[in-house]
Amino acid sequence: MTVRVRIAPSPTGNLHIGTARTAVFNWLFARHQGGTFILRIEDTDLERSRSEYTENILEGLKWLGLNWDEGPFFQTKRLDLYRQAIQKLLDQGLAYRCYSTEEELEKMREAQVARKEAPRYDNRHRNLTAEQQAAFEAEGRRPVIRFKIEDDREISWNDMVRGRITWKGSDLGGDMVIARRSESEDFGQPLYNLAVVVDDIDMQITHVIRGEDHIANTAKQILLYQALGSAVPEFAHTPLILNKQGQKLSKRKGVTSIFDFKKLGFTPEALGNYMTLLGWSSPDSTKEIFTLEQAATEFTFDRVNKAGAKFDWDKLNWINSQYLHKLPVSQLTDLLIPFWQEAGFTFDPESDRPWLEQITALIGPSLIRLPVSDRAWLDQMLTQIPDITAVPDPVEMSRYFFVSQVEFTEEAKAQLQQEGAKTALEAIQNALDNQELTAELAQGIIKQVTKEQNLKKGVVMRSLRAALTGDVHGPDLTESWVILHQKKLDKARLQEALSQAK
RNA sequence: AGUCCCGUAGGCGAAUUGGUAUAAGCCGUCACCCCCUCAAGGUGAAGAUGCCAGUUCAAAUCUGGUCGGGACUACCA
Repeated sequence: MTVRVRIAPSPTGNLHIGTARTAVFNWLFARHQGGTFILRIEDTDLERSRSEYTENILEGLKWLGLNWDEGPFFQTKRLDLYRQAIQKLLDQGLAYRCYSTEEELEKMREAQVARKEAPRYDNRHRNLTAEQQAAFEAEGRRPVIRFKIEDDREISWNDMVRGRITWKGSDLGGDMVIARRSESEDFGQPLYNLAVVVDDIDMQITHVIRGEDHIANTAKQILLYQALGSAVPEFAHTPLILNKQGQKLSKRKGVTSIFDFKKLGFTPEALGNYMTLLGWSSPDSTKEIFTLEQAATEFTFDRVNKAGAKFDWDKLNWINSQYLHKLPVSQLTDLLIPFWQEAGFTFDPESDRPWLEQITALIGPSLIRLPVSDRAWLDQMLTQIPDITAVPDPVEMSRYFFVSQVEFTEEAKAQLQQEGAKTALEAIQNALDNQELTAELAQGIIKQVTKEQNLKKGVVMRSLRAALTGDVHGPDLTESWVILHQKKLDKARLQEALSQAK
């Protein structure tokens, strides 16, 4: 039997990191098994579903490289299917009409909680007579459809990550609503548990892989599979991604939307890698950097951890840096060019290409994340979620190559006032001719100036750095100088610095 | 309140399924090296089986209890 799995997000928000991780596990399992990965949009909640969220989810999955084989299917286009299933359950006496109002149910729950009981529906309308029903209808009440759950039923399945899980019918909260109320029709929109089961049956899903938060739903759904006369699929309940406090990652707090990770400068490869690592380990557990394709070759559920995993920004940063460091210079340059353009730097992507690649080669090995376009947004994120941490921004790191004139930081100004700074810069200026500058030549000049002027090498280097870059920190100085020299920027900067130096 | 799930260093996680004297590896932290600087990189250090019983020649691994954490208990998904 071919493996068929699905990811079934609901378009009530942007693609969430938790949903994405579930998608990753489904995708990995499908690819490992040579199976089919299906995308289904669960949009039966008309009030909260929005088409822009659907768009966001689709784009997010694509960005992560989680290509699907079938779909997207939309539940709102499959309403007939659910209607038939609900009617069938009604006809078989496995479901019934419940006329309780929301206020009545609310009151009932309050009373239960006050009595320190677990809140549950008390099945009060399970055995309504025709007269009682007629009376409620006459009042103008419209029913929901409830599926009967016998208290003494025992539900049990062999979970692919957790082993045997057993549930009692009495702990499922009473007979469950499977269809909403409708003013105009016999019954309204189907509810999650019903629609999921009908779809999973119809789409011949063999393995249901989803978050641990669905365990209780699984018990209810198994009952529905049986009521509808279908085989029950395999289930795998994956551990949740937790926040720093150890709670389920909320959709409302913090960075959880996939495109926020993109905006923060993470690559899809790094994010996919990290999400895989959150709960799964390779048979060679020392291997932590891998593509989704590589992970798929060895992905099995017996290597999925049971305990929830806290999201660790530091580790994600590190993984992202590994990807950026390994990226060939030419590819990294491709990634950086749009950001340089966006920053307003003037250059010709074509003719300046070799020059740009030198800059990339210089800063590439120390990058953690790609640049962030929206600085204000970043600053806001950094204050909201301190764990994200500020990392060196590639655009800022390379700014001094692109601007015609650098602005001196306070530290750089101070350096130019240092004893020997002026002497060093003058000597360097005199040593510069119009020839091409190589790293060797640059080092030679520095060495020569150090010796002839009887200065410390540190003074010469620091002063030169301040003069050329306007800062006292930054990438390798001789390389920077060489690159600046190619654009003839070094002489003017030395001149400008000398006017400020003591 | 009930039910279910989970518990290996600060975080992620491995341990050939009960068996090797020091319980892997990675992130983070700290130190050192490199170095004009900041990163990156290299080397090294500190740090853990929640607790209590039991079974056994032997327990991170099995059992019971206990403590702690989480999820769920919708006319949301």
